[in-house]
Amino acid sequence: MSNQFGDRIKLLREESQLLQRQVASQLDMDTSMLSKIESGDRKAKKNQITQFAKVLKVNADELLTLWLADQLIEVVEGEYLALKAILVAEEEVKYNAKKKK
Amino acid sequence: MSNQFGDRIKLLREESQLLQRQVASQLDMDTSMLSKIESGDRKAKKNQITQFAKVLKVNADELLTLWLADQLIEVVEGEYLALKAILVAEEEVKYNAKKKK
DNA sequence: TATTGACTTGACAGTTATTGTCAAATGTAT
DNA sequence: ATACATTTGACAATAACTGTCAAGTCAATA
Repeated sequence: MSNQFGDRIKLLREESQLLQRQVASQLDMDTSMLSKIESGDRKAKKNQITQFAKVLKVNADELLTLWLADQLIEVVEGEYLALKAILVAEEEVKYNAKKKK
Repeated sequence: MSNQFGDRIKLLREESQLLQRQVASQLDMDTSMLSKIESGDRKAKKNQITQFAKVLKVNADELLTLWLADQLIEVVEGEYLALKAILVAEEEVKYNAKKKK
């Protein structure tokens, strides 16, 4: 399963030489929870993304994008129509963006 | 909210001059359920898509694509990073498709 | 304007999925 | 072996979803 968010925060944490314990405590979570988030077993709550960004000193948009992408992939994973569905969704999003203006 | 699947099956049903009651009975569901599916209030189960296709005499792939697209849109709805996330997911899907070969 | 039939809606209990937490297991370096 | 970091499995608590029922609206017709 795809886990771009988890992979990214794990890499960032390691680059910052932080222990799970240190990151977890700042986000007020158990290390076991952080471990699961890093491995993709559980997903972070949306409101934790900002905190991750702060602790790991990275742009929150980058993390949010990966977090959303993981969920998109989860929806279409294993579907042979995955790409087609994504293109349909993309059109819809573009259309809505235009309409909003 | 986006409801491409529901809109489509409703249109197909009307074009076929079928009543909700008639379609619903063939799929072994309550008309209230069908009404909600058509309006996007509830979503069809995946295994019902084939049945819809059969009753409405349309390609199942088309319906499955819309059904998946609805769920994709649900994930990114209201997110200003929606498009970016979709592009990231798209790349991932393409990459996985290539890897599989 | 009463009746009929098609469709919609709201509320509910039953079921399923997700959540955080704990304890135990595993890994890793000293 | 010890100490510390990380992972894993299981569990109860909670949240989300499901189908169904009854009551509701709506449109056409007698």
